[in-house]
Amino acid sequence: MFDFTVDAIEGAARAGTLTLPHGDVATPAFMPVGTHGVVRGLSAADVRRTGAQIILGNTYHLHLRPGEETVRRMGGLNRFTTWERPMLTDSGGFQVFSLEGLRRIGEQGVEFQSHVDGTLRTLTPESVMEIQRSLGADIAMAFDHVVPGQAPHDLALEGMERTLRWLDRCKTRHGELSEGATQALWPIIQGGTHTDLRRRSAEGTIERGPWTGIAIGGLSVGEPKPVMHRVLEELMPVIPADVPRYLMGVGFPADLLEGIARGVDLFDCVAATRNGRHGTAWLPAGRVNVRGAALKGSSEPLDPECDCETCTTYPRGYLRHLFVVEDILGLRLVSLHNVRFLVRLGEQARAHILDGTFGGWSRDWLHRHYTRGQ
RNA sequence: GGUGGGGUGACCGAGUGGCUAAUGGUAGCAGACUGUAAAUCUGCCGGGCUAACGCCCUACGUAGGUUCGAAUCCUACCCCCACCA
Repeated sequence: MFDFTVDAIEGAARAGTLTLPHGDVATPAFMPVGTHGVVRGLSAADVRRTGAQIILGNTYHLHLRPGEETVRRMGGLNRFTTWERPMLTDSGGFQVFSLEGLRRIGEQGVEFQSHVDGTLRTLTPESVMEIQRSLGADIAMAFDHVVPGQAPHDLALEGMERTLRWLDRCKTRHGELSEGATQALWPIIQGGTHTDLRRRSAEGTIERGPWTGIAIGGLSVGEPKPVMHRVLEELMPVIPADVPRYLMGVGFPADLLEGIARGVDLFDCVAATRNGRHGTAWLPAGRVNVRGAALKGSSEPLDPECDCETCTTYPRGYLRHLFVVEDILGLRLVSLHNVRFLVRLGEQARAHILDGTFGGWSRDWLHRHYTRGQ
């Protein structure tokens, strides 16, 4: 039911096949984020057409609305969303970080003041497993304690050790719930930007295994890019090669290639859809502000190299017009393009790894992207 | 013809002697966004010079006037609106 095979390796980069209850995922792969059970602005059919193989949902958000029981009664997250392919639910650990000010962390768990209606909600490693069991995604994530990228050693240590203690509790509860059920639990490595903490987190995580996948969390949360790269480089040799590695919350197009080059297999990020809604489109040569005056009256496609509905159908001048008049179609079309852009980047990287041409290709790609042909 | 109200920066609209190059809003322009409290947020927005502090010019219907000082007060004129003839 859960399997990962490495199909090809080039340097640290890998191409693999992840088998999950709802289907296979060819890696490297970008996973669009559908926090509330929807990849914002896109229909399930839209997402399917981007080539996405697996999408996310979020424990915290779906717990608040509509509630995991409602989802369970409707047949689980796949039925609920009509997305009958692999899914992964994030644990709400990131909300411990992003909802700072609305939550209080204790050893037992985290008290959240709901951002929706202000009611007090408590998430514990156990309840997070129960919620995710009800949601029923292929992969459930462990409940972790994320600290900011600039977190000093003592704070990062606290978050890292707590994440390991919580992992034990997640594993226990997940084991109790999983009789006859098909859902994997994936752990998350923390430790901030500190080499020793990251190593201890990775080792502690691995010895609690075996796992069918291991995530790296707490990156792209304010630390400089070279630091993220360094952490990845330090971490990869420690993580078993036969397990898919998931870099959580990353990223922008260049981050995908930088991550793939260092051995990452899976990514997720909200930027594709958020930037899409905010009018920033990713292009091979940098990016473009779709609202910008430069696009006015342009008959060119958004990205001539892209095969998505947006780029093969609509001229730039029309896309800009949609943003100017604030029609929701503009949000959808640019989100669609950005998601396709990242999914395709994963596909291209995979093809080049299989060919043994990833190194040169990604170097050229990054050069072009950073120097902006626009 | 009479009476009353009104003419402010691209637009709407505050201001009714100095703190006013002039509140707000809209439009316009630029930027940010990384396991989604985000169809959001931030900055600029009369012209010129400056890296910046800042300096100069032009501006509140038009033309005069009062005053140390006017978008704000006075006079005339032009235009718009309402009502009455």
